[in-house]
Amino acid sequence: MTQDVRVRFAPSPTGHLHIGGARTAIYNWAFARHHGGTFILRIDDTDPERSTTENTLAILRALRWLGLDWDEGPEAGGTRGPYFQTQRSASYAEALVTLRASGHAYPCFCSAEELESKREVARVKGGYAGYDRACRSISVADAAVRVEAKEPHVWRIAVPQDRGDVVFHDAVRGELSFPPAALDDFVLVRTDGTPTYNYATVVDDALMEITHVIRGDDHLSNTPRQILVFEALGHDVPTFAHLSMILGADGKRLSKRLGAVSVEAYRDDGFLPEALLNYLTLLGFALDGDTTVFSASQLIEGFDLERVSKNAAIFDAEKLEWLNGVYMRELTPEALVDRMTPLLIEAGLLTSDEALARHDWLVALAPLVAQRLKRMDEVVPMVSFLFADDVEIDPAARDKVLSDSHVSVMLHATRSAMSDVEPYDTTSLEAALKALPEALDVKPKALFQAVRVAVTGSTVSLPLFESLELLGRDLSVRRIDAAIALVDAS
RNA sequence: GGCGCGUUCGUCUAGCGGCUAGGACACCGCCCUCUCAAGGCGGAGAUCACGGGUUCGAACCCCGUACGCGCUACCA
Repeated sequence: MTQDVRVRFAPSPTGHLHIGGARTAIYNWAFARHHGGTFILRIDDTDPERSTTENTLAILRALRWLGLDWDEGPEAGGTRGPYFQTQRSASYAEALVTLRASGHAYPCFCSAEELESKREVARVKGGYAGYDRACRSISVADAAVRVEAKEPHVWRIAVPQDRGDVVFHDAVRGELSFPPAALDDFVLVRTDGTPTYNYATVVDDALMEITHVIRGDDHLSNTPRQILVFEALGHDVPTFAHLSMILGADGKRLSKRLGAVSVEAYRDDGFLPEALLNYLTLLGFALDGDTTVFSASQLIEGFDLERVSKNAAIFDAEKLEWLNGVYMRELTPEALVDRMTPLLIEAGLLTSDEALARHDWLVALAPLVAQRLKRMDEVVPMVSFLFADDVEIDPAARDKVLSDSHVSVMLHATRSAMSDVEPYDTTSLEAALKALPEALDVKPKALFQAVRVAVTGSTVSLPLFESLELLGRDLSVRRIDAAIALVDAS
């Protein structure tokens, strides 16, 4: 099996890549890579109303961003294409000819209204068991004549009457069994000639020689139907693995109301792909009892469908943020600079020329930022005080810290220390300023907070001495002066 | 209604007949400390949904019940 594993991820381009879909893709990918197999991307675009090229492109982009690469599919080619269902009608038609010839499919002339009312009646009596197979008793010859005469019809599968329970081993859930009573002669091809999902999927999976179907468990109940189609086609039945749902914080289906649901939204919110991949994987899989943070290669190494959990998982945005912070801190300063520079430029704090010129300065800033970052979008507010000539002092901070009667004295002392210190760097600054509280007989915290508010505008900021160095002597002194003026005026 | 799946700390999970039920996030406390973080240490938090069995012994095996979810379409 290790040799020729072929799996596929088959999204519908009716929207962007969902968190749930992304996890399904990750598991398929990890499984293929673990076994040295082939990961196929197929676009199930049979719904013409809702499928768009934009969505398809967005899905490809999101998959790539996550670091998932496919061996066959759009933009990758492959020998089992095409990889868009809308381009595979010939295959579905051909398979139908085979099924017709072997007696595994028959035309049904019942109208939708007819079926609907039959269903109602049966349901009221309790125990609706599906289509009553009325058209199955029409002779092959009669049926052929009516089809030839263009009488509207669908094609249904002829489920073998003597078929026992449909039993299969799900790689995640184990032995599963479905009584044949629940399986009616469902529709394969619609009146307009298009294939239904359960039919198209199986024809494709068969032709693409998929060995393992790893998908959401909303398809679990479809599986026995699909197995019937595989059997009718005379094809080997692949192994199935059904993944449980990812739910929102309210325990219900993921919805936009409770936060982002698309992969690209998380990218835009400042999450790193490695972190999202790691987190999503964790929602239903564990390498072992205590590994939380792991790389894609560790995932590939240790991935095993038998370790995928059966129960639904609630998406926890806080844990994702924590994990993202972990990955942020693993970034080299240069890598973080590469990621934050565009944001600084976009915020108007820097031009791209300045970013280039001040590269070393940015590299020095990066580690300070990384340590307190959970999302990239927190960068700008954290560092903006470094980029203007003057800083706006938060009123609350002013009331709390700059109202002390000794503040003026403290700031004056700080100002002169700052003017004299050589060189103007973190180490010297720290030595010089740390001597002040004792000399002035004030609490260190009182003085440093006063300086912090004066220089950064806030009671919460990056480390003080580092900030002063990054800011430079001129701007630092200028802000101390402004604060002194403010304090003396009140 | 029928059929199927699921149920271990608030959340994600480990566990695959014998464990003081382990880890992670979040939470609380202490340490570090110029604030915030990060980091270190510690704490609280799960009668393993409930009820019956099987067994010397059950979170793990079996049967029910409850709750949740899925399918039951000429949606995917």
